[in-house]
Amino acid sequence: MTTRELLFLGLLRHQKMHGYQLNEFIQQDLAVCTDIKKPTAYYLLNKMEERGWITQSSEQIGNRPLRRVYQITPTGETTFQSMLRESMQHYSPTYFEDDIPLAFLDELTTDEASTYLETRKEQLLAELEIMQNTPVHPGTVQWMLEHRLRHLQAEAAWLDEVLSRLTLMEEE
Amino acid sequence: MTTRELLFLGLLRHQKMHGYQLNEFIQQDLAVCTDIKKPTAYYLLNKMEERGWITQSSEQIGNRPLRRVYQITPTGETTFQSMLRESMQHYSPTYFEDDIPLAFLDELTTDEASTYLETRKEQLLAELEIMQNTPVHPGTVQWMLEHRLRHLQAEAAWLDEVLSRLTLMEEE
DNA sequence: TCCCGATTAGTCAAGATTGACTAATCTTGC
DNA sequence: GCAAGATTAGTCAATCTTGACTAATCGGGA
Repeated sequence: MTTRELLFLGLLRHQKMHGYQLNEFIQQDLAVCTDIKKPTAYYLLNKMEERGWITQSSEQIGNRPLRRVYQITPTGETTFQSMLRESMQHYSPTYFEDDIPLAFLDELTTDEASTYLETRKEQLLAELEIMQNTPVHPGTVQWMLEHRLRHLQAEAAWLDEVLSRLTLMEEE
Repeated sequence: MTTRELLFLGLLRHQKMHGYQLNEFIQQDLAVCTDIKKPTAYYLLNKMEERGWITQSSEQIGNRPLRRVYQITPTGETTFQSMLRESMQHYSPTYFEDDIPLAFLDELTTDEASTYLETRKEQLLAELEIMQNTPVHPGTVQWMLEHRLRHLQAEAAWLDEVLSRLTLMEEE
C-alpha cells in the first residue's frame, strides 16, 4: 500500500506530529479506512526520512521519554502532490477475504452453512448499527464513513441473498 | 490472510497438484477473489508442509524440470474443516485503499478532483463491463463473481454521488 | 506517601510478500 | 534443422508487516 505513505504526508502537512500522536490519530479517527500498526508506522516514517520526505527531531517534555517529532519537507510536499493525483485517478481492485471461505460453501450442508452465515450477518449488522450512530465527523472523514457504509449495506444485501438461496436449496 | 492457507487446502482436497498448476489456477480462475503471487504460494506451501498439513513429492515428466507435487494429509483435512467453519462465521472488515486519497479530496480544486474521479469511474465501468460479460463459471466461483459485482456497483454509485456533490460545490 | 495499573513512546526479531532473476524445455516458422 | 521467443518451474534477496516486549512516567485510591 503506497497510500499509507500518502496518508502520513497528508497528516504532516498541517502540523508537525510525534510518532505517538500519529499512531493515536490513525487508530482512533481513521479506523474506518486503514489499520496501520505501530511498528509499521515507525518503519514507514524512517523510510520516508531516508528519502528526504520528512525530517525527525527530538523533543522532551518534562521528564517524559524523548520523542521524535516528524515534519514534512518541501520534497515531501511535492511527493504528496503527485502521489495524491496519481492515486486519485486510479481504481485499484479490492479483494474480500470473506470470498475464499465462500468458495467452499458447498462442502457444508446448507443447514450448517446457514447457521454460520447468520452469525456473520449479525456481526455485520452490529457494525452497520455502530456506523449509523457514529456522530458526523468533520471534513472528508465523513466521506469515507459514507463510502464504507455503502459497502457494508451491499455486503448485507449480498448475505441476505446467499441465505435465501441456501434456504431454497434446503427445501428441495 | 489466513484464508490463503484455507484456499490451498481446499484446492488440494480434490486432487494433488503441482506448484505451477496451483499458481495458474489462482491467477486465472480465482483472480476475482485474490492475487497470491508465485513466491508467496511456494512460501505458504512450504510452511504448510512443515506443519504437516500437506506433503511434497517430486515428479518428473519426460525431460521437463523436476516439479513438486503437493498432497493434503489427514491433518490438513482436519485443519481445512475447522478453518472453513471458523472463517465462514466471522465477518472481517475490508479496507479500501482508495479511501485514503479521498481523505485529501479538499486539497484539490473541485474541478481537478472531478477530472481525476471521472478517470477512475471509467476504469471502474470498464471492469464492470468485463464482469457482466464474463461467462457463467461453474459452482461457487459464480457466487464470488456476483459478490464482487455487487461491490463494484456500490462503488460506481458512490463515485457518482461524490461527483455530483463536487459539481454542486463548483456551482456555488 | 506509596503502590498499582494506565499511559506514553518506542524496539526487536520473526514472519509474510514480492519483483526480479535463473535455467531448462518446447514450439514454430523459415 | 535450427534460432528466437514462449512456457515451465522455481529461487533469492529485499522489503513490508506485526506480535510481543521494554522501560519510563503519571494518576489516584488506601
